[in-house]
Parts: sequence; C-alpha cells; structure tokens
Amino acid sequence: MAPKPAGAYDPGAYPPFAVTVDVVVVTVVDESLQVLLIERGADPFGGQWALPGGFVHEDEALEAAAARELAEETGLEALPALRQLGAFGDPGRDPRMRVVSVAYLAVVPHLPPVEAGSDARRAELTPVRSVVGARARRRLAFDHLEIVTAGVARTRALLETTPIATAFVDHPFTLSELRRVYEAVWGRALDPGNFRRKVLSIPGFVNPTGRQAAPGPEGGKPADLYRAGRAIRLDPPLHQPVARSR
Amino acid sequence: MAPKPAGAYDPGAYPPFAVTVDVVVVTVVDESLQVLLIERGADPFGGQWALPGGFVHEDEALEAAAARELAEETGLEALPALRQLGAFGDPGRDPRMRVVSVAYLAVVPHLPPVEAGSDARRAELTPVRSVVGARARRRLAFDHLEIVTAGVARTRALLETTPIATAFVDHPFTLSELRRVYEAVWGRALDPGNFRRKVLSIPGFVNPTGRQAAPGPEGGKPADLYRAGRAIRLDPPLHQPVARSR
DNA sequence: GGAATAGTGTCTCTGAGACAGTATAGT
DNA sequence: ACTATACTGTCTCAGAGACACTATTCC
Repeated sequence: MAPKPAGAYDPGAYPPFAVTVDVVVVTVVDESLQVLLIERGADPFGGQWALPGGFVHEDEALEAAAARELAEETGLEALPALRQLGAFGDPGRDPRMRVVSVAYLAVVPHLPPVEAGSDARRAELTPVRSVVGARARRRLAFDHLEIVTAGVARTRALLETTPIATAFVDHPFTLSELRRVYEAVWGRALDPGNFRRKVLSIPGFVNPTGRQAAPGPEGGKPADLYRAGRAIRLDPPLHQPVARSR
Repeated sequence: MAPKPAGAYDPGAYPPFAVTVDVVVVTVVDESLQVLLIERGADPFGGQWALPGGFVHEDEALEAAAARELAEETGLEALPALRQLGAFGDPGRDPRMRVVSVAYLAVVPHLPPVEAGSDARRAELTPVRSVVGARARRRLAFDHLEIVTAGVARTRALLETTPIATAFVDHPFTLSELRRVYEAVWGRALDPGNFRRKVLSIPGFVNPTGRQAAPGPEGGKPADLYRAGRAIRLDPPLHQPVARSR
C-alpha cells in the first residue's frame, strides 16, 4: 500500500488506472446453470457477449458500483448479497487502456424478465455449458470467460457450504425441487431418500411449513413444503456424493 | 467492464484510481503462525505497522507487482506462488486519494533474515495473535487488519485442501514436524497415530526418503524422514478433527 | 390396476477418533 | 530402569450410499 515516503501527496507519483466492476449473475433454469450476459453495443468487442459491468465512480464503494451497474444494464435490483470473486487486471485485457476490474458474484432464483439498458443491446440468460467448457460455442469479450469460470467454481463451492441452493428455488419449495438444483449443478442424479435425510439433518438449512404442494401432471404423492432456514453456513456441509465402488 | 458506448476512447470518461498491491506473508515459527509486517517510514500512518506493498506500475501484471514490492521492501525473492486474496477499495481507506489495493498471500517456510528496504523502516515477523483477535495489541495501518484476517482465513483453508503445510517445514521433515504445523494453526493437539495414518493415506502428499532423523535432546525413537509429494490438492482433504462426544 | 413421485426403514461398508501396545532412542 | 518419542494395531461409532418398502396421487 505504502506510497512514496514523501509526506506530501504527489499526483504524478503513480500511474492512473481505470477501475471497473463486472457481475456474474447465476441462476438455475430448466435444470441447468445459467449466467446473465449482455450483448455489447459499442467497440471494442461491439456485438460480442460480455458480463454486465462498468466504471466505478469516485467515492463509490466497489460493491455499490457492482449493484448500480447491474441495475443500469439489466434492470435487476434488490439482489441478494454480492460476493467478490477477485481482481482481474492483466495489462492488455482492455485494448484501450489499463483497466483493473473487480468481479462480483450474485446468486439469484429465476429472474424477473431482464431488460437491456444503457450500453447493452440485449441482455439474456445463457446456459453456462454454452460459454465455458469443451463444447462452448459463444466467445466472450475481454477476459470474461476467465471471470465466468471463477464465478461458476465459486457457485459450486457455495452450494456445498452455504444454503444458497434455496435462493435458486421459489418459496416455499419441495425437497425434490431443491434436489434438482444440486442435480443440475453436479450433473448427476441423487438418491431422493438419502438427499432428504441429509438435508433435514443439517440444522437451520430448511424449515417445514406444514403445508403440501399439489402433485405434478404425472401424479405422485403430494410433497411437503419447506422454507429456507436461518443457517448461514451448512454444518455439516453437503458434499457431492461419491459413488461407492462395488 | 463496458465503457461508454462511444467508439472513441475518451480519457475524461472515467475517474482515475491508484492501484496498489499488498502482500500477506505467513510462516510458522516457534509453533505459532506469524505474518511479515513493515514499519512505515512516512505519513500517513508513519511509524505504524503495515503490510509490504506499493503502487502497480503501468504495463505490470498485478502479481508481478506484488512480487516486486515484496522484494524491494523486505529483500524476499523467489517466493512460492502468490495467491490473490481479493480487492480492497473502500473510499477513504487511504486518507490521501482513492486507492484500490489487490492483496496477495504467500506461504513460506521459515524466512531468510528479512531486511527493511525502500520505504520500510523495519521489517519483522509478528505472531498473528498479536495483530488479530481479542488480545491483539498492535494496530495496523489502513485496512490492513482486514487484509491480514482474510489471509489467515485463506491459509487455514489451504492447509486442509492443499499440501502447503509442507512449505512450512524444512526438507526433509518428520511427520511430527508436519503435525506441529497443523497443531500450531488449529491450536489443538492431534493424536500422532491418527495423524500419521491420515497423512500417509492421502496420495501424493508426502514421500518417504528411507532415511531417519536423529532423536531430539529428550530422546525417543528416531523418526522417518519424508519429502513433499507431487499432489496439488489433498484428496481426500485433511480436515480439522472434531472431538467425539462421549 | 399401473405409473409416478414422496417419504421411511434398514443394511453394509468405510473412515475417524480413542487408545492400548510395541519399538527405539537418551539418561 | 525410566522416560520420551515414533510407530502399529484394534475397537467402536457415526455417516454415507444402496436399495427395498410403504404412501398417495393421477391416469
């Protein structure tokens, strides 16, 4: 942190940087993990897809800037807590100038319809699979692929140690709905009985409402409805099951 | 990320920031976790203790800046990988101007004697206990207490999921020496037999050398010597034991 | 009744922690 | 012999996963 030892502040003593924020908004739709992207209206990378974000104002906290930019570009407000993913500041990541971007993660249930605003031509949810991984078909602007990758990794970790999975479903919810969130992110089917037992054994994860949901169109026994509990962390954590060798 | 949609680059369109890096260097000495601090030579916070760090140069990667500042202020070079802890950029964290600092963590074995350089009046290892927690007696400059806290938390997490504990001991080492690292960080005694069995069951954590160490001044059976293995992650992880209710 | 989903019960295997027992050094 | 440390073996318990079974709905 320490600037030059000279007591007085010399504005020429340090190179000026631009500081921006980018936000990775993830949700689960149609049993797949999705990320919110905007189509850039201007160069550089005009017409390409990118994360919502923008410049931090003077005297504005980083997290506040992330919330503001997200609202401006996508109309999303009153989001749950933003979690910082880290700083991305390689020289050359923006072709115009030296920029350090601080990335944030927001985990939300199915979104209200997003509306493109300010610099964004369009804003839409995109399956993570189509952006990251071997079968990706959509290239992202800047180093936003790296940022999305970090966001997805953090989301997976948060699912195991915090109750954010409840943020992906409507309230109240059935344990089957909650289970499908984990199945979507882990990409494997879970045993309904074992999942139920494990979830109910974690204090403060979910609370019963005493009510029941209507069965789906295919019939089946009505499921009990739950709400998110008060826990901040899952203790013990809900780790991804490992198939037994046998 | 997206700047204003105007195609041309307008240098007046964004507020200029200073960007700095700070480094949390942690090690284990005398069975306690310690952090490297420098005494600031100049205002603000002249005479107070702070983390080594400084301004990022133009066209310099963030991590490279962290390594350079560390070398300049403490003489430390050729450190193991620096891990990013995150960005700290509250308005007002530096009384002179708007500064965003990107913090890094370095985990090292006992250090070569550190020598204060450039702006640092002194540089020395300080027990984490005397800086963070209820019985802290040393106040840090800026928001460096917050950064140190993040670094210590990350260190604890890394101990459980990566082989960095081997970076805290000399090579080759005995399993008792390795065990004392965990005991120092977790603040509790571990069962030597169970620790041994657990460590040896994690593939790639440690490799036997076939040699033995001389017993200590108190006697005892000579211990086998080991070296760090090739594993990048501990799988399964080495979690802090939970005492059995009984 | 048949199919589908929700929920319960139970078996087995694994891993962790507690702790006793053995081995080898110094004094 | 005594002590201190290193190492090995064993017991028990809790949790996880597999899976069978019951319950309740729609068709």
